[in-house]
Amino acid sequence: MTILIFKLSENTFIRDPQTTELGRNILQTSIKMVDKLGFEDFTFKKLATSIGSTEASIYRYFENKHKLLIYIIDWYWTWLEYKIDYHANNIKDPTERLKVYLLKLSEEKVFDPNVAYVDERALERIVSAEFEKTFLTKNVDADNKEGFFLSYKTLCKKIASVITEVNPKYEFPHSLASTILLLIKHQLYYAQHLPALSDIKYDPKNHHKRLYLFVENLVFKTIQ
Amino acid sequence: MTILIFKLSENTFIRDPQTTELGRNILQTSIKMVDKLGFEDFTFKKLATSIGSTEASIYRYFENKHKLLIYIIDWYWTWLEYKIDYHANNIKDPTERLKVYLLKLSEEKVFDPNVAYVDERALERIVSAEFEKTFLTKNVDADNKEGFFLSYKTLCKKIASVITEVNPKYEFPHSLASTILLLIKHQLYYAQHLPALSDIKYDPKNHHKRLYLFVENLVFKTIQ
DNA sequence: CCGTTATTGATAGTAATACTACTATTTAAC
DNA sequence: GTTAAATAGTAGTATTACTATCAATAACGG
Repeated sequence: MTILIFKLSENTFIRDPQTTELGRNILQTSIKMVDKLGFEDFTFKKLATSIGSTEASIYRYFENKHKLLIYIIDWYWTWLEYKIDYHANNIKDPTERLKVYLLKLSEEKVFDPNVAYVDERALERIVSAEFEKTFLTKNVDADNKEGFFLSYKTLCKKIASVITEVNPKYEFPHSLASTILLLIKHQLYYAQHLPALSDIKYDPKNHHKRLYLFVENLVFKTIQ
Repeated sequence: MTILIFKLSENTFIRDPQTTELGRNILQTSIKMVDKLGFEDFTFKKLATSIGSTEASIYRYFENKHKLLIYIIDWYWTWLEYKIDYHANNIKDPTERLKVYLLKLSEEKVFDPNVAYVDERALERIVSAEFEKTFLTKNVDADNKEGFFLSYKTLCKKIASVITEVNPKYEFPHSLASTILLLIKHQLYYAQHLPALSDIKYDPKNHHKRLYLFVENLVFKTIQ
């Protein structure tokens, strides 16, 4: 069995939570709690109580809850890129590779036993509902300089470069890549909560497939 | 001179701020402040101090700052739909109408003297940076039932229905419409703060035009 | 096995936030 | 002109988001 440990941006944490018992506990429990309560109602106090520790101890790992959110979402994008690379590994044809990318991006995530302390399905819901809060702040520019969004930007660039391979003349590969990354999260959220904004009906058995159809059609027609 | 007063969702406010001096002052100043401080750092206390009133007085108009944000963003979408209708008024050909819609959505907003107490350019920045925070909460379902997102959904449906007119066989008109509405806000935000995610370079004189090219191409190729 | 250091836990305290309840003042209605 | 309703202003509370201090324990090297 492989154990996955990702090297994430150094500046989001004070002490690397992947390396200690308490750290992994913080990660595991905060994912559960943010998923359940939403980021606004999630507090370090509640987290501390839930894992039988104290606020002060958690502050030794993360400066504040915003950086904890950035950390776990950074983890998600890093993990997703790893997954995508893994599956598109031997595919030479750029059109086929792009299709695999889109499939992996839009498919349902399942529990990965390689990282026992992370519930990928909860994490996926967190990314859907909270990702944009990480950069829609007055601190974007500083946070960006610190490298907090690097994994997301790397993923975006990877998709953009395959788009360019498929059609070198297409003018907006990065814009299209960032659009589909967000679109995927949003359409799933809409399906469940704001169905008027989507043609993808909430139906855990089929909506990932339908989402894929929407995205595949949109991307390939656009870059043609 | 026409004076525009929009009828917005009744449940977002306690007392209609459009009808009183203090109310309009709250609107005008909160738009300025949210734009400047960001929604997180904006408080009723600061707002009250700035307009020489008290927290309690503001609480008589809005239950909390979240509902104030919903209100001003609701105002924006209502205003935008009015603008779009105004300009697409006599256009019968659906392709041409859709083009006018996209143009109006992506163009630069300017100060509208019809509503002297609203700074549309600040409001536009607020929508770019804060809109998603209105529905990415654990209260979505309740807020949606209360009709808080009606103006946005109406606009989305209007765009979706022209898309269907252009190509009745296209399967995802609502998903496409909601995608482009968000995309427009995001690409402008990226251009300024996260340029790696976009091919639209920050340049107030030209980026709206380039944004329009990206969207027009994406929409018409997709629905073809 | 002892002493040093790192890690965690417990307790307390502060400033700011998000309200709520109550009192004072103005306005408007009959 | 008195009474009732609307509005403004004052004061207070619970919670949040930290910070600081010190004690207890585990880990580790000589």
